[in-house]
Amino acid sequence: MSQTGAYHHGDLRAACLRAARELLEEDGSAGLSLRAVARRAGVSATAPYRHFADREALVSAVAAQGYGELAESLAAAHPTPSSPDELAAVAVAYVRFALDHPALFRAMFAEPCDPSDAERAAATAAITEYVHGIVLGAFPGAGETDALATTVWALVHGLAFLHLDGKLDASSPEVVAAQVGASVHALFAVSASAGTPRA
Amino acid sequence: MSQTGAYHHGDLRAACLRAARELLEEDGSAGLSLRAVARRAGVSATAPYRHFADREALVSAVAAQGYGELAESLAAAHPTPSSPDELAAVAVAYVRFALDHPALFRAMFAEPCDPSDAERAAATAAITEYVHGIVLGAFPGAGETDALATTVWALVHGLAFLHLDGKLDASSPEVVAAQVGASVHALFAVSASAGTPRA
DNA sequence: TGTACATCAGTGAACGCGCGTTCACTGATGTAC
DNA sequence: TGTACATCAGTGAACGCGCGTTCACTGATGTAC
Repeated sequence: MSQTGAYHHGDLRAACLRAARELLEEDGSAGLSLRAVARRAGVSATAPYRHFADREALVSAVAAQGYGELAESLAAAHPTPSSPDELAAVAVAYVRFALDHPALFRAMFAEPCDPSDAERAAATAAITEYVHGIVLGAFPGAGETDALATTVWALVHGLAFLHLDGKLDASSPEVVAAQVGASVHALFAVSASAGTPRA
Repeated sequence: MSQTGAYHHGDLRAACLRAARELLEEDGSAGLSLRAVARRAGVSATAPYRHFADREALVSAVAAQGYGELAESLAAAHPTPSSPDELAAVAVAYVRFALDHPALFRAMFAEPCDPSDAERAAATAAITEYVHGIVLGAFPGAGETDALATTVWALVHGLAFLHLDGKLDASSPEVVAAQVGASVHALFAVSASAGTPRA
């Protein structure tokens, strides 16, 4: 396989995803068109159709990739948090991911999300289970852990979006981390003082 | 002023906003174009330019209107909540608003949000102050009430978006209300059991 | 009360744009013999 | 090892579309005298 100037690209699918990510970072979701992706990948406007059924399939693939990377980021912060502090570190990573990849994060959580797209549905389910698993692992003694996990997720997700939309001070990573940490600790103050989180 | 078939519309600005709202509900943010708005208002494609500088001005006006209505919805749920239960009722109203007006809610919190748009900036500030005021009023004794207010807002905002994006069960208003109530109570369990919310 | 005129809210043709998607095609790849 | 051929990943022209925005305009309104 010749690497340079080949008629056959080699891995156009991956190149399209890469191009899509770049366009997302640069122009926001608005810039994400099949034609722009093709242009950036250095390929004719119709070439991507060999790898994606239509525009939505491309977007879904990007979103699915995003979910994977988000999970990696969370795991990197702490693979198995078992205290409010460790959980807060994971929460900070979640918000940081959103702020580092704003358009991607929006694409992941925005709009239609065709439920018939298997790859995307699987990625969504994976992140849901992952988040629930983290909280479950951190507080195995709690009764209604599922509801608690949802609460934690919602809190962190809300912080991510409010920072993203400029409703909260996101001027420095430290400020953000402090706010996220304080919020998570507020939620778990009950478990620290009363021994059992309620949800 | 003749009502029917007039050359002059009477209140085209209001009619445009109404049309925009309808398009938003029907087609999502994608359908919100100046031309579509004009079409629906029964007016030439360029008439809206008498009332809005450009497309973004229209979107900002719609968003600002949305903020106002959100504030009304919250006040209707409880004007001055002073207990976790009452606060939970307001939280449920917040999430309900998002689910009842999904595209509007997204438009309110999405994307660029030109900070130079005075009307929109004011509306944003108003909702922020309103939310903070509610929490402040509900828990005047707490020390770091500002941080707590942010935590509450983030929690509720996250619940709204997760329901909106199909990550949580939003199949019935009751299920949603139960989840929101449980989450808010989880956050305030500490104040019930220890007397002082921490944030 | 009647008229002249400035103001202003609309019109409609036109511009250039980028988009998604189709189609018939062609050049490269790799496999079977 | 060499050749014929099926496969498949690309091309490029073309379609129809709706968009934002401009421009010179025209018809209605309402005010000053």
